[in-house]
Amino acid sequence: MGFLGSCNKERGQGVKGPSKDFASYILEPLNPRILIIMEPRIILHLDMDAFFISVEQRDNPLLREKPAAVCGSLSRSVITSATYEARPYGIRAGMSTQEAKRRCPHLILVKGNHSKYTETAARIFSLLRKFTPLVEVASVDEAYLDITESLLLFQSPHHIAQSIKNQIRKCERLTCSIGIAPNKLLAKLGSRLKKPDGLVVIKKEEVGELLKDLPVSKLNGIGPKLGEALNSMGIFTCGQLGKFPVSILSDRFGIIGERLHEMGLGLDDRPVVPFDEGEDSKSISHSVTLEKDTSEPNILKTVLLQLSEKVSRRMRKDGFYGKRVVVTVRYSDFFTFSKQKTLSRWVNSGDEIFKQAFEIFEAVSHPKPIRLLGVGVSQLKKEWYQLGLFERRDKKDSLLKAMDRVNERFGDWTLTWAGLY
DNA sequence: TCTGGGGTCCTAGGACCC
DNA sequence: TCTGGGGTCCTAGGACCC
Repeated sequence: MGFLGSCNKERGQGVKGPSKDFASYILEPLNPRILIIMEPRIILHLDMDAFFISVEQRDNPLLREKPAAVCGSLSRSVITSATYEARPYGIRAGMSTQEAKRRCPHLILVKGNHSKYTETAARIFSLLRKFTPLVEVASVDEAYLDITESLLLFQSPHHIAQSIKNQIRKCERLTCSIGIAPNKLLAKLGSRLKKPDGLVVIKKEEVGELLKDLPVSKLNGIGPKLGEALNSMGIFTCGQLGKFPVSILSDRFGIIGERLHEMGLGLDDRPVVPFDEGEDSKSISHSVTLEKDTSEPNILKTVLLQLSEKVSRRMRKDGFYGKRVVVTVRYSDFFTFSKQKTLSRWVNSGDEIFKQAFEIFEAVSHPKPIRLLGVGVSQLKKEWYQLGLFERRDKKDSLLKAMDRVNERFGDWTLTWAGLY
């Protein structure tokens, strides 16, 4: 979840979850920020070190102490995680596997096994809940913990962090880096400062000195474009950003101008939102880069069908219906666009999603061979949501669930909709 | 030799309704 | 005959994150 992206929504809703005690209900309508100001928090950010490849190294001794990396597929793919031994060669996440091989010919590539990483992550996250119920899962390999209240039970923030590290090392044979600070922005920054196996505590009184010469691009939420824009205004460090007039930042960046200013000062009032209080997904999508660029209609149609099936299966598994179908197309020259369509009814079956996706796809004439196709559904509602008064879905739903069971057991595409093969 | 896949949020313009 | 402004939904595209 991006910092800039999420701040508005969360601030707009005031203090969520963890801080919703009696007092907050009374104070919230007056000013949602009052509580935040009253509350010196201690936030811990945990980031697994080179997570995917570390899991692979743990399970395969042949990979240990060697330059190795996890990638999506062995051809046309990118590195998703590289060992610290591979990094001196300049190998980083996001780099194409071919470029990585060029830089380090003896690099060992491992095809990623996502379910293994999710299962490992789930065990780690449940371990974290022993320290506080306020655990926010930020991605598959990182989490925020609000340990403010936990200090009544544990000696110090440092002590909590060390216990977490010890337990993860003992139970999972993996290392992580931890940052502890008064807010999420700084905790996240801290966890990055001494990777791997780091532990950094940032005290309130140290923030100014730390940020003074820190490049703005080091902050979570300032990517290449924003960084460049800030640099062009003569703002290179967080210290400069914090001192820069807010009015100019707001004129230039609109709604995020004020947030940028706060980030420069190391301020951040986003709450830690525990998993079970988090919001539902807003979209579900799948995309695939084809083995070879192609304009062959039958291949493209089949891929769209498979992607639609995959999306619909996830939707049913998570209990969603959706109203908007999105198709993404990337041509051989990397030009990428998406087209969407909002439906008048809720859907979650592969054939319905495919029908819409194919219509969207066919409405455009494609001038170049296609490299990537994606299908997504957004405007999601949970299954129990009103589906329309007179819709009779029972029969179709049970058929779909039966198909899902078969596919789960025997592998993808054992059962799918007829008509294309 | 190129450049994955899954998400979130924001903006801007147009349609439509009141 | 000439005319405003607010609200909401839809679509496309961009930035950012891991």
